[in-house]
Amino acid sequence: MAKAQFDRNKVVDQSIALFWQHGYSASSMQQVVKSTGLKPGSIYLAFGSKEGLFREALETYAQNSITRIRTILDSAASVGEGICTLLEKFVEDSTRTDYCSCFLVKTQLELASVGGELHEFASSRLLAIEAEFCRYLEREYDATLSKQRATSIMLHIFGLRVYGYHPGAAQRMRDGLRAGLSWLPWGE
Amino acid sequence: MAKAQFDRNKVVDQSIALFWQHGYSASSMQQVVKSTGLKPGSIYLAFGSKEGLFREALETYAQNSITRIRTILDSAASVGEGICTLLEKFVEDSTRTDYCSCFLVKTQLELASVGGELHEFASSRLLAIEAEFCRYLEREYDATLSKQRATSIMLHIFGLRVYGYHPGAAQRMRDGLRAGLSWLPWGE
DNA sequence: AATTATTTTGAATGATCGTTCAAGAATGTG
DNA sequence: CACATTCTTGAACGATCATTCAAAATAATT
Repeated sequence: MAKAQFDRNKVVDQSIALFWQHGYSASSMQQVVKSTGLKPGSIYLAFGSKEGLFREALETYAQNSITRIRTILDSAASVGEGICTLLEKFVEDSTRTDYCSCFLVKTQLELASVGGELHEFASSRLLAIEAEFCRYLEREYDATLSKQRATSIMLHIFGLRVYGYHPGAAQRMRDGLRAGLSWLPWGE
Repeated sequence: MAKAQFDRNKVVDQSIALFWQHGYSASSMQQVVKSTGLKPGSIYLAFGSKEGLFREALETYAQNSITRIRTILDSAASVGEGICTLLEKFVEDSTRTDYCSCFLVKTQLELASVGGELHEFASSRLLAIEAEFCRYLEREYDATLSKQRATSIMLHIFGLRVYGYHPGAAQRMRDGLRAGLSWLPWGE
């Protein structure tokens, strides 16, 4: 009974890069074949279909995202400072030359019209992220205010994910964040 | 010299609907043929290519968007009230069953990786919308504050365009807007 | 009515799409 | 080492993709 000879994690990571950059429709299985070096048969045996591979890529990305958020918020001196750090990281993301927004956000927009699992999954993970913020905020604020501010943060994050494509957007985004999230401890 | 027998505006409007909903890659020229009733040859004579038709659809959509914004802001009692009305309309957009975000935002995200005219056009129109807000705000605030608040508004609009896909998002978005744009005159 | 300029038609093109499958290679088990 | 099981290979499939074009139809001009 032969075991798979390729590294599944590597294949998923390469698929994340491909799908994240080009989206679902504009990524072809032949590009996957080329970028992973696997033959079609191996991919289909391991992941079932293009949708199956995309789902696994998206799930992995979502898990990484939540981990990233928790790591930053857990190591911050306060929830507010952690959120500032996180938002600044999102701003920095957009200054990379290969910036391509957020895989979950892009999937949410691209696949809304067809509905289905992938769109619902993206939606559910984004809501989970908001719930995560809310959970952290409740350490310092009451339930109502935490919920409201968590939503406000999500609106800003989504905003950054779109606004980040403008050239020279970083400084404007920082100003916009300070204007809209003035309750955060933005250091001087 | 025969004149075109179809209504160009109608064809463009139908193309806006198609491309807006499914995006560039997931829309096929065969769908355009079916939804417009035109034959391939006529479409290619009139618009040159899929990209040409998409560009004209996107340009028309962008023009309509700016007109919509100006109409609402011009007929408001104050700039602030006009912006509130506009944001509420964006919230209401998201409650439609066939909601599909903003055509410019979707194009910006989908076509960023390929670059090119279409992505740059989407980008330029979104920046033009921000400049428009800035122009209106300068009636009531100084240049610096106007710029900052225009960016903050854009971040919130982009946020709405993504957040709107969540079921039951309308009320949460309203709360989030009041939290992030507290300087606006949100009636009681 | 004849001529000219333009548009419409719709089948056809080659390319690429996601996917399959029979055959061969590789590995674990007895 | 033989057997059973699983994985890999890569050519091939039918479907669909954006696009083309020669021929027919239409409308403006003479």
